Amino acid sequence: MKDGPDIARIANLIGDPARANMLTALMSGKALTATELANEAGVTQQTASSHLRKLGEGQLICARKQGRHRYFALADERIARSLEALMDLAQNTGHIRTRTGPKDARLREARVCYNHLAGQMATRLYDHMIGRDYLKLSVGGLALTEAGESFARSLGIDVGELSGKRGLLCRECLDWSERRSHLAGSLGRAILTQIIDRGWAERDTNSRAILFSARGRAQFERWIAA
Amino acid sequence: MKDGPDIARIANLIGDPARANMLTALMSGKALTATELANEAGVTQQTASSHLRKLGEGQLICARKQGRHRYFALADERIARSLEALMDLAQNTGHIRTRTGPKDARLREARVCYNHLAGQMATRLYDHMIGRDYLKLSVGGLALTEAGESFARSLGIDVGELSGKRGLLCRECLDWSERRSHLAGSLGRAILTQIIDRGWAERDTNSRAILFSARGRAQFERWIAA
DNA sequence: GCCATGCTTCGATATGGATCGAAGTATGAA
DNA sequence: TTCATACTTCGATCCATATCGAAGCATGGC
Repeated sequence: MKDGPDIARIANLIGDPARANMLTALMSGKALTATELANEAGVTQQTASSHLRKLGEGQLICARKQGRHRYFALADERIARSLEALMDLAQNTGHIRTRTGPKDARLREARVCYNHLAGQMATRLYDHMIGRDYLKLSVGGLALTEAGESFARSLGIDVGELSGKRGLLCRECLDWSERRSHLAGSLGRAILTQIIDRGWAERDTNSRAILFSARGRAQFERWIAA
Repeated sequence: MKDGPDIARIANLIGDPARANMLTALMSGKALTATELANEAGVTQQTASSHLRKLGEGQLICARKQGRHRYFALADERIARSLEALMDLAQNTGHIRTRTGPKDARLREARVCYNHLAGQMATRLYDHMIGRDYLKLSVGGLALTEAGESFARSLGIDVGELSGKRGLLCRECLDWSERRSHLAGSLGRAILTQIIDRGWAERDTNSRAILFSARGRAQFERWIAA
């Protein structure tokens, strides 16, 4: 009586704590080596290797060999979005988080979601872009308006160039901490790149947090307000 | 190094085949008894009972006792949307479906997603509503415009009444078969109700398929074209 | 009261799979 | 060549849990 795709297979893949930790670590967007992932998951290399094989067979991650390392990354942006959606579910059906450390607060404000910005600042940016009609919902997805294009240009992003590349330009992604949408797609990625390149913020080395400097935050606000 | 919510716990819940089948069955939106769910999952009542307890503890389903039956339903519309998202993932990372029987085709065309319409006809309706500016993406969600309100009224839906109720009026939901959005929320529910009540279509007794009559399909088209 | 039905709890089983130690295969460095 | 590092494969262990039989509670019909 199974209607539709085999949901159990994929959920089971994500359902193991070690694998879930690996996937969560890969949400940072960085490609990680097998050993790094083993550490993230808190298991030995042997078991990590086994898990990675399964994740690969399940098409959730893809591997690239480089020298004597094997780098792993999420297979697809879609995977990242599904994981964020799952986090939303877990967040709100799970036990109340006992301690929300300072690290959590930072994650809530700004973090990496695969390759784009997530968290409070990301949803504010998204709302702003919707409010000013920079983004419009069109048939089958999100579209960037002319005004939005020049908004992006004001950050030094050439939208024309982006559109040429593979993958959608704009896409929604559910934000687990805000339970709202934020911007994904190649534009989302380009924005995060700019934010880092311009030195407004930097990525925390051992979490998904994006750390804005006071100055960077001000510049972000000015960009938005313009 | 676990950033964010405990994703493994929830994925593990969904990851068991028996439980996944139960959840899939509940996607029909109907509340089902423990015995019915046991049959859907292909397990005995005892094991079903155990699974149902776990799903309940995990806040994925909720139970209502009625006489000597216990009816189970998905706890939340959010659960349904997450399940559809998972189906999308499973659909496209999974092995290619070997046989896509006639039943699959029917599901692809029109089916129930918890309480609203999904499938080809649903995404067409959604695209249409976006294209005519009946729906607009606003801050933090989907909004119905004035024109959209009268569009709904033309099907006999009183939007004012709906808005009073709990839960969002309009919401997007990812369609696994179409990989596009369709309309969820109380308006989505009301539309499906009208489609059934007007006799345009009826629900298949033992699947999630929505079976349109030739006449019903024509009326649906006429409504959209109007 | 009695029995049937729907469902849960308990106990026993067994099986899948996560885990790691040890050994094996690549790749790079010296 | 020799050694070290990165990773995989193999084999054994061990634990969680899915499963069902049997018994235990409710509820409703008679």
